[in-house]
Amino acid sequence: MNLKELATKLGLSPTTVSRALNGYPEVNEATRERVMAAAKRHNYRPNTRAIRLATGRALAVGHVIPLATRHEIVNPIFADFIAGAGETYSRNGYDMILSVVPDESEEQAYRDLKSRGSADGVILHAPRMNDSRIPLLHEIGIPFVVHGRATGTDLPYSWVDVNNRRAFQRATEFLLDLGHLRIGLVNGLEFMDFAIRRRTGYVDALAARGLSPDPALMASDEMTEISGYRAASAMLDLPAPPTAFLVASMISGMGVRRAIEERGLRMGRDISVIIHDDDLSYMKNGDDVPIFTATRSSVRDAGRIAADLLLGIIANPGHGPEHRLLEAELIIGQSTGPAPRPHAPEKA
Amino acid sequence: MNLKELATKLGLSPTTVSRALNGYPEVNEATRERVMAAAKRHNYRPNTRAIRLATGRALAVGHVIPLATRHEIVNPIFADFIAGAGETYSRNGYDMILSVVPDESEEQAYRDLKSRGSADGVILHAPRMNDSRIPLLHEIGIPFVVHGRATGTDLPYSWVDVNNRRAFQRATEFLLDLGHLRIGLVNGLEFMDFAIRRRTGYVDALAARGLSPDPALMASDEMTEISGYRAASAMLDLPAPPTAFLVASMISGMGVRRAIEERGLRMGRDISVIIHDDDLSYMKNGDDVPIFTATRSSVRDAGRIAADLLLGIIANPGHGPEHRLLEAELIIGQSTGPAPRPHAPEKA
DNA sequence: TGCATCATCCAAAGCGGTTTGAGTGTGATT
DNA sequence: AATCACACTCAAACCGCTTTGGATGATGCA
Repeated sequence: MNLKELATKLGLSPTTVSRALNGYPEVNEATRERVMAAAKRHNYRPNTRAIRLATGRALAVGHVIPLATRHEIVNPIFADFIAGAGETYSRNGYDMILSVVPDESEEQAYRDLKSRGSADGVILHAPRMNDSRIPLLHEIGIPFVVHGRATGTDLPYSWVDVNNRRAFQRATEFLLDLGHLRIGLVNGLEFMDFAIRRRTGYVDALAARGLSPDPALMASDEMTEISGYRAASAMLDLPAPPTAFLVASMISGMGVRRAIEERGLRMGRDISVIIHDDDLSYMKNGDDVPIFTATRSSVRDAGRIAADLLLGIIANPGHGPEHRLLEAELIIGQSTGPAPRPHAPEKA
Repeated sequence: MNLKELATKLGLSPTTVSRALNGYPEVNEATRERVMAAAKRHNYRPNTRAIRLATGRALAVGHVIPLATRHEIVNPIFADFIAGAGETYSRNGYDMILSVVPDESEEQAYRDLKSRGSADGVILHAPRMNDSRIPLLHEIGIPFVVHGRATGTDLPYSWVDVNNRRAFQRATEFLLDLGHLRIGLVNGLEFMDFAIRRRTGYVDALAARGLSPDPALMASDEMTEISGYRAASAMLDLPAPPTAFLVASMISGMGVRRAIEERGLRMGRDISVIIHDDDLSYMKNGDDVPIFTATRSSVRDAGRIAADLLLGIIANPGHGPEHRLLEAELIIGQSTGPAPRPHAPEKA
């Protein structure tokens, strides 16, 4: 059932039927209702392909996922972000198209999205420092929103980000207030923008108390269980081990916990741990009482917001870049406690 | 730059240019090369929207993701599956479109995909017993491939699945061979087809040794860290606790390990654990030596295969349903060992 | 030489919608 | 009664490509 058939059945022209269905004013209300009813009765759905061609809009948003040798993007955080963004898209009649491409053809993927007209805009994931994709998207001339920020770029762009610096600064202060002086940082890869900001927050908080960061207490790697385990193990085996850890994700946090418990120590009593919690749907940080003390910010919400921004920009290309800085909450769980009393040299 | 402009520039008709670019035989080789060169020079990309309308094909595959109150699908397994399928799609010039919809409009989402013509086929995720979506997709008349199977449906359909029964049967036998007699099953939700098959494998292996399953040693829940922890904790606190666990996923496995270590026991020595490992890119089960003994099957490969099957069916609608049953490998890690000797009653 | 064959190329008709530019009939205005 | 604005409706062009059904000239063969 297409428009023409429906029009014939109604004894109207396609023009009128199209206008009636799309809410244009120059159609008699009685006619409109008749058309609407017939459309529903015959279960008419306009063909998306035709609409796209006729209107010159793709009605779709692209997400490009490079498949690197190091699979950083296809990760749990990504899945939840997508879920959030997807909600917004389908509510607004947009499709979400995912392009999974080999690392080296990422640039071409963006160009194709534009020149072949299959997306009206894109979301840029996992920005790095001086990310070359931002100038690229500017050059291509396609609306985009960045999930995160890219230090080093002077071009304007829209973004949604968590205040990573502040979150890690607060977490560090919290640990310092508990008396912890040696705090291990188990960070993400530090060519990623968010990881740099987190480290900055950590370093700043230390500096504010007159402490200088110990390179031996700062690790940076992918956020996997294994790498969390390794980083924490190495630090715990130092002559002067940390009494607390600041960890970039829930998953690395599990590795850190394993390293702690493997040494017969107890998390929350002997060693404190704060993680960053993206509030993933299938990786809840406890139900009632959080297991980990955490800086929490829902990445799914970030997805929703990023999608909203992007659709806004697509509908209204004139608008200048927009930003949303989300604050993470610091939630207190069972993994933190006062620093253990230092072994005072026993005096006779 | 569109086809007409390019044709004008070449002094040819759009027909000929189109044919030259698409490799049709009725075009002079010299002309074809001239056209190809010009297309490259002017960086011409045919407009996808027009191709789709003209050919009546969507050149896209849909994945519908219901956003339930219980977010089962937006999970790490899904992300890796998508990555695998996405590779295949982009290699073949297809788009992947993700529809994230509220639980209750899942059916409508499939209908729309078909009637609005935005996908040539779909992949069905996370099938349950007697899954109603299979008859639905048959009725709609859209090609589809199921990731998994749906016990209880007598309609024919194409699928890709891991031999879950055999995998868990072998894992159980392996534990039995090590002398374990009480084996806890920490399963996924048992309205999911894969979970039922896994339990069957477990029960069958026990039965083959004349053992009958103890309901207190069988848990079924979402595959999260917490639920793994809870299930294992409960079982370990039984008067007759298990000496081994069979666990549905890496993530639940971490919870199980936590429960074990929290009780001062050591995984691999005091308690054996076998997990099912989907070989997720960011959740590696150890690099050199696997942490967990596991039944392993790459869900990313499954995604590739499912996509291949689907594109085949789309290109060749006549073909009957196709199946791929993947065998999981049993890999030996550090989490299993012989059952501890039972405390023999001490005789004087 | 005459005619069928073949290799090339093109005009035009779709695909299924949207949108422009007119054309009606009606009631109000003067 | 003539004029005009207004409310509706429609025919046709258009979006950018594919594909059908010729057309043209060169070639092959008798």
